[in-house]
Amino acid sequence: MTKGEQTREMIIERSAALFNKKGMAATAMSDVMDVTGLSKGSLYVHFDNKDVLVEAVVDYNLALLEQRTLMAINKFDNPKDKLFAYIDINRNSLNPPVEGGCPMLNFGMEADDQNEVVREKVAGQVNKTQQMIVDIITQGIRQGVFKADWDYKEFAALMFAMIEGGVMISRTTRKNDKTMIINRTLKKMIEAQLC
Amino acid sequence: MTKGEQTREMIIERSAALFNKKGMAATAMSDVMDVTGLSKGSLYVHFDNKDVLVEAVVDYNLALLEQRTLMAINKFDNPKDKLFAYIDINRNSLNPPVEGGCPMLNFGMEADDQNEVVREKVAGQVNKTQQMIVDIITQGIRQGVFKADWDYKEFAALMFAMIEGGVMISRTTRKNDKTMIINRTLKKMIEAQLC
DNA sequence: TCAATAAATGACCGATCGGTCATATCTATA
DNA sequence: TATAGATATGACCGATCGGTCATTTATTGA
Repeated sequence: MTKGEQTREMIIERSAALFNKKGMAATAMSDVMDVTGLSKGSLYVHFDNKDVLVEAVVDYNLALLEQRTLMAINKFDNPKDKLFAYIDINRNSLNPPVEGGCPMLNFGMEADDQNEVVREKVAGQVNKTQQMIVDIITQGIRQGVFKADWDYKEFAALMFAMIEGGVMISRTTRKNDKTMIINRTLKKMIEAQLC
Repeated sequence: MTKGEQTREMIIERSAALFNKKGMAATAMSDVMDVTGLSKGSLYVHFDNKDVLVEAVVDYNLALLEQRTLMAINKFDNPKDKLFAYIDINRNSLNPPVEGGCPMLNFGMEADDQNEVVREKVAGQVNKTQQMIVDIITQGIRQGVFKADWDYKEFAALMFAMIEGGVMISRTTRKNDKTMIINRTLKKMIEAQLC
């Protein structure tokens, strides 16, 4: 990896949480200068303009969330434990898997009427995450862990919506009680499908 | 209502959708000038600064959503029909009850790390909306429409999270299929609690 | 080792940001 | 209807925005 590639990665990594917290429009290149310690000219050596940086940062945040999610899930072999692990990742809104909270929620809500490129990136991750749930369940059915007649496509959408909705509630109210209710209910729904 | 009060209301009404779509930070006072046809100086006759305008606009959007929600719900007497009406309001993400999409989601996600005043406004509405669901169900139990042992507090949190999560999915993916799944499931869960 | 190339700097650019204010115009009431 | 106070105007302000570029410094590969 050349010096330039290293610097480019460093810029993305150091500004990732910044954009996820403050938002894409509200974060200035001067903020990125502060957090990287680089001059303005140097930033523009590695990124043609702010939009390119923003898109790289969105990609990074989404990939980081996915990576940490998979890391937690793949500690387990049993499909039921995998689903429980996914639920538990989003247990504490004060300590989210990615600094600043769920990037799908943060970037998605800012981009939906404003930035088509970012909106599509988020949409891709939203679909991918639900597909991950589907894959876990289908594997569970194949292994005889879950009931064969489980409407897993329906449940994947439900589970994803409930968790994201729970994040929204806990982030705005700064309370975790509703998230705990949601998580408990989700686990009950999963246990009801065990063979 | 004096001329000044009329103008103040007009500014809020005309810029409400603007802020809900573009975001609070990304919307400039010049945008508000365009949409109202007023000069910059006139805007500052009615609002001390941008923050005051933003807070008024957030209040307006939240109140508008609540008003339209209650309007739809109060067309029905039966508690079950009221719950179904609330679900149906959020059926189509392309035609949301408030222009620009759910203001709790939009303003909440922008404010959670940035604007404590707005965050608390949204938090209040999040709690109020869940309480509205609780009230409908408790009334239904009193009337003998719903089973008395229904864990309505749990369900209110669940229902709210699922709907907001569904809005997030449909807004980012620009598809309504998951919302339809969520709504169908919610209605089934409600029907399962009918006496 | 050294020359060609890549990376970093910081002064500088025009545009736009939120906000001010002297002035002009309109409204409401005595 | 006269006039005091409310409302509206638009030029103007300093700060900050995203972005550029000539120059300097560091890296890299022959």
